[in-house]
Amino acid sequence: MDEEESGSGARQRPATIVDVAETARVAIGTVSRYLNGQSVRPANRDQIEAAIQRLNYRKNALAAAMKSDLTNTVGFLVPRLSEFHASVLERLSLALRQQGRALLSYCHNDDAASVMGALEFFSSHRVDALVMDARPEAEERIRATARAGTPIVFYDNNLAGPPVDRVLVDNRGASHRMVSHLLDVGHTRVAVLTGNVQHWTGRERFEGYRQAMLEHGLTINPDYVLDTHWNEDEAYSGMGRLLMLPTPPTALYCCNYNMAMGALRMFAERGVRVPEDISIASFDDVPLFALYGGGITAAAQPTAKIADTIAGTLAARLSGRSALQPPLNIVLNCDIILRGSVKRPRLASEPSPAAQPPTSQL
Amino acid sequence: MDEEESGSGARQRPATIVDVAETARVAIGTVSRYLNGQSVRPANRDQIEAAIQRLNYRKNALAAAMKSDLTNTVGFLVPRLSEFHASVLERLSLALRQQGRALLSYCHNDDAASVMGALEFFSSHRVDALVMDARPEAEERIRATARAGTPIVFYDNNLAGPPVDRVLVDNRGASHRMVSHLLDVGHTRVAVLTGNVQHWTGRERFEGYRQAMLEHGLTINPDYVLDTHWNEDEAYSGMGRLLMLPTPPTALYCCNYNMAMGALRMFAERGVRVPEDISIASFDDVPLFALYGGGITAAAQPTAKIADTIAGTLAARLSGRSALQPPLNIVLNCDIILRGSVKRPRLASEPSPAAQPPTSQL
DNA sequence: TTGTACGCGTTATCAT
DNA sequence: ATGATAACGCGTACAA
Repeated sequence: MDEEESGSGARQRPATIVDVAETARVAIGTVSRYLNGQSVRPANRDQIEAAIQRLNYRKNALAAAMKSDLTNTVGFLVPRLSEFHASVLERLSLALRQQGRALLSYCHNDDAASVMGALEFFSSHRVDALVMDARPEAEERIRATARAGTPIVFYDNNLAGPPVDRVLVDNRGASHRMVSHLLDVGHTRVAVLTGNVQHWTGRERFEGYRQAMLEHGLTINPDYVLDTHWNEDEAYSGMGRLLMLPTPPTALYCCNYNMAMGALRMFAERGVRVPEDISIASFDDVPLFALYGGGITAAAQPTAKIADTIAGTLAARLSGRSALQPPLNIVLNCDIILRGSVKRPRLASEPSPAAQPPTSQL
Repeated sequence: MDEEESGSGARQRPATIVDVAETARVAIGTVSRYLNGQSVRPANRDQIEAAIQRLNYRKNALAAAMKSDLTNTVGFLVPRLSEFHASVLERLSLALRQQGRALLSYCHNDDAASVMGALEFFSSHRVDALVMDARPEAEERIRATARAGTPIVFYDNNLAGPPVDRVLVDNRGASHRMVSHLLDVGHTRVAVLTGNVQHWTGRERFEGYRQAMLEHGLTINPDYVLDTHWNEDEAYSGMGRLLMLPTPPTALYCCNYNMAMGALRMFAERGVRVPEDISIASFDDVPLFALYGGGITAAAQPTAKIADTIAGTLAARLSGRSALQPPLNIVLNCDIILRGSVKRPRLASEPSPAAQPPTSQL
């Protein structure tokens, strides 16, 4: 008789807790208590369960959030869903789900207006906490948000000052180890494709390069330092210029995956062989690097660990356990994965190895 | 004097529309009208703007949603954030944002319980619409949701029956074209790594293979058909078995990117050269394929177009314009991108080209 | 343990 | 155009 009708396209009102209470012939309060896991008389419990089933009832998370001042929702803001960020997002989303929380994600595309828009959006939706790459243009807003008591976690990129938690990787150290490896093998002409120096991450990775060079008694050749802004196309053309240099580099260090892609594209175009003609190493590890040629030496960010650490931090802050603790500054290590793309440079006196076919094309 | 105090860690209550009304010395209704873009006396407008600024007020999206029965939120459910899904998500999120809507995303990892959990979550959060890969185990729930008037869009995977919109790609056609290409070049021993036949997508891609084979007068050799479940590791070991066959295939068609990766890994391990020893083509296009060796021939799904089409469909449904229209069934084409991984098979009489070094290692 | 009634921050409906 | 007020669905004191 009272079957839900028609599906005529009109939006139907979902059942409410009142409907459940009426159907089960109990009071609203009783249903609420049942829903929140408190004790209820067994007979009533059965009635309520039956009613929920019958009415296809789902608690209205919005109304609940409004009452409890808790949305169980976390904002996630990144420039884009690169493999790195997507991987962190997927894992973080899983970890938070186990805490009963969900993620609201947003990409800002390195656009300042989008960053501010995202922050507006998040506060409008009353997220309980915020996970984001640090953005200088939003510093004031971030401070205000933190002051208002919303836990914030910076990840990937950093920004000194705001009293927020940080889950970062040792960009400088990993860079340093990577470039040191190139130098230890015998390279002296090591070029670097850097990210935007506006980014802490970009500065740190470059600094690792710089320190390694200096420690090996080398000077920084400005011709070998290209700020190609994390960008594949800029890296591609930048690499083209590097190859035209009278004394081209014998090794290349790319501060991220995209720029490595650009460089590899240029290598392919010019017939430059890795590692015979040039050695290459890159930040970030992606499937491509395991398979390309003899593999590309890379610094792998521990995405799972990053996500889990962020989730743990949020759990602590939101549970109130660590509400008043000073900001955390967690720095995770990257693994340097040695593959076949780095080789001792050949001396000017040595013949080109072009005549010897590689044992495998891969 | 009434400065917001301390930031002691305690959660602060955000300002409400009531606070704004009081500060601006106008009625709540006036503020609401202003916020929703209706006309307000200029003097009042200025007062309200000042108050909003002063109190750092943001509209509570939850309360608004509760009243208007519109959350301006769309659920997005996929198995995982692979490059394909991440790319669609990023673009879709952008397009929806321009409609004033946001995306709530969820990964189900091919786990039936997670799928149901996601659907619960979405209805609890009262999403206005749903975008998902079709999942058979959720059919009843999907029908119920659709019946209740929530627009649903299936994408990537399909499932016949439920009256929902569909934005899919021509999996069968793309497969057919791809395999036909392999056959046209002269291959007859073409192996296929298929996805799970539980998935429509898997069945369609296999069907394209089957049709192409039959049309070329070939029979399907069961030894050459491996269901490696979209999975890299299974593809890796499956490829190992294929290579051990007395008469191994001369060409391989992979129904997705992950399986191609697995196969390439096995090739690298066994020193199998592409395309000298075996030709390979794959569904999905990823950066790797452009760079690997002479490039890998691939079927590229139009992710941007998929996302934009979904966004358009949602806009129409949610605006009520097409509320009563019959379900849409949009099928987009894939581009077949020819690269260097496919080559005429050498005849038994021809010598192995092992002695001729490739012109470039790439 | 259960029932009642109020309030969360909006929007929308009324008079004015 | 504005002001007052009734909902929306839920949680929760408080009384029973």
